[in-house]
Amino acid sequence: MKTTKRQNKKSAGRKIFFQSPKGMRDILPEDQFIWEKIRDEAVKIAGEYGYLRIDTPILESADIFERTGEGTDIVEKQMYFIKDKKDGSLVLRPEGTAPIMRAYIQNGLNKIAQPLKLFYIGPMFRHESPQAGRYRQFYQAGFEIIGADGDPIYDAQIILASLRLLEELKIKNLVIQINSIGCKHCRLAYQRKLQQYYKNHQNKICKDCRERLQPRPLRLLDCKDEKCAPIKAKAPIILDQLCGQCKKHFKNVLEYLDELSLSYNLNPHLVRGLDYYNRTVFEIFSDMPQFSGLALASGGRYDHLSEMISHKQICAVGSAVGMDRVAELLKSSEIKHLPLKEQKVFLIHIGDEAKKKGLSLFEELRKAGVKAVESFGRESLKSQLKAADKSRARLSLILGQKEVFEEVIIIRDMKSGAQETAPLKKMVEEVKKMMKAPL
RNA sequence: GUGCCCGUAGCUUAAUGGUAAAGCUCCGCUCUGUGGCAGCGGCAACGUGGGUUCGAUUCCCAUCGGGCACCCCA
Repeated sequence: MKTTKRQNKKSAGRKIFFQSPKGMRDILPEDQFIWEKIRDEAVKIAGEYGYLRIDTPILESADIFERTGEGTDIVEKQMYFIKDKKDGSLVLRPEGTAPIMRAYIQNGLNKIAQPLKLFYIGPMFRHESPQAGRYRQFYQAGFEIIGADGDPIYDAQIILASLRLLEELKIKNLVIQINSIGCKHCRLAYQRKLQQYYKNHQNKICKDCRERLQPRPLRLLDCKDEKCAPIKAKAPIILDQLCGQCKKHFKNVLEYLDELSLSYNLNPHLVRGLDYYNRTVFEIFSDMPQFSGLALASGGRYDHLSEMISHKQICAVGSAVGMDRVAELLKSSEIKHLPLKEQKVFLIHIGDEAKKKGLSLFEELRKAGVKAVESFGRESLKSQLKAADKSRARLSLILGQKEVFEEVIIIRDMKSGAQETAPLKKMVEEVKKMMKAPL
């Protein structure tokens, strides 16, 4: 009885059989303008600052990430492995930097003018628990500067590019958080010092911190447990432990930021998820409430990543902007600013002859570079005008039996309702003229 | 991966142990050559599976999906 009912229901209704995979979503037509805007702006900024576009495959050898991200959650827990015929271990790329370094080395990009500034944009994949602003497939736009002997001026340029991109997208109240995590040597010395300090306070910190103390002491600086806060506040900070060269490097980075009049917060607790970073690390936040504590962009220097891929040491610095988060922030404000009318025409027909003629008029408009939309499937003038209104077209071109016969067309301004009749031969000319008038 | 909360038309939200109501959207009509307004009508939902029950959208379990916190991070 029960099953019969269920079966009926199922066959009667238009039931959905599938949904998008967890943490992956559709970007619908209505949101595309926001994504286009972000992409366009990223391309523009990249062009202005001299970054060259590079696209790398979405799949890479697992090895690349396993070597460069050893010990991090991103590669140890969150990679999507792909079954291919040989069962080689390919993965969906979880981040963009290592593949770019791979491409740089593989294609001998060190043989063209250095340093090389590269720009990329595309999806990344991480198998983690989704949350607002955190997806399993997410999009990054990134900038990298490779091959410049670690000059700190490039750290500043990288931060500049990411910041300007966010600014150009009108994201308010941007804050740069910056820190230096030193080089292998001073970081190690600092870690020891930190471990020593925490050991003396072991009974006052949370369980997680006690467990992390040995394997990843820098993580303790990230801890959000209230219990740890007072201990954390008095913990030694890495800036005091930097070696002479790292200190100088960081000082220079800050001086360059000052020169650019970029304000920043020194955040001694800032550490990064990927272990290939050294010296400068930074994150950019907006104080907009949607994603408190989620960075819109982040990056840093990675002078030793190349050694994990080849034998060469190549200095580099880079950053990535989280496009999904930016899109989310933009969405509410952008929608308000949508224009009431767009620069396009709506083609309206009355009767079969006009409908037929409309098809070629549409072509004529397209060839002339006039954006045209239509609703050929509707027949009544009324419903077509209604559709024109909804499409937010600025002009409607009305073609009836009479007009076809007389070889003219009615051009209607959808805002004022004013109409004029123009010879078909002059249609494009007239339309262009009317579009030029201020809205 | 762990814990907590949530899942009703395309969207936002109601009600109910006896299969569901409304607003917006969409489609149509009023209005067969003139849109935006109004009136009328229509399409359309209990995430999925199982259990308890005469009967489950409602209670229970599982699962999938979403949100939050942790973890981690763009």
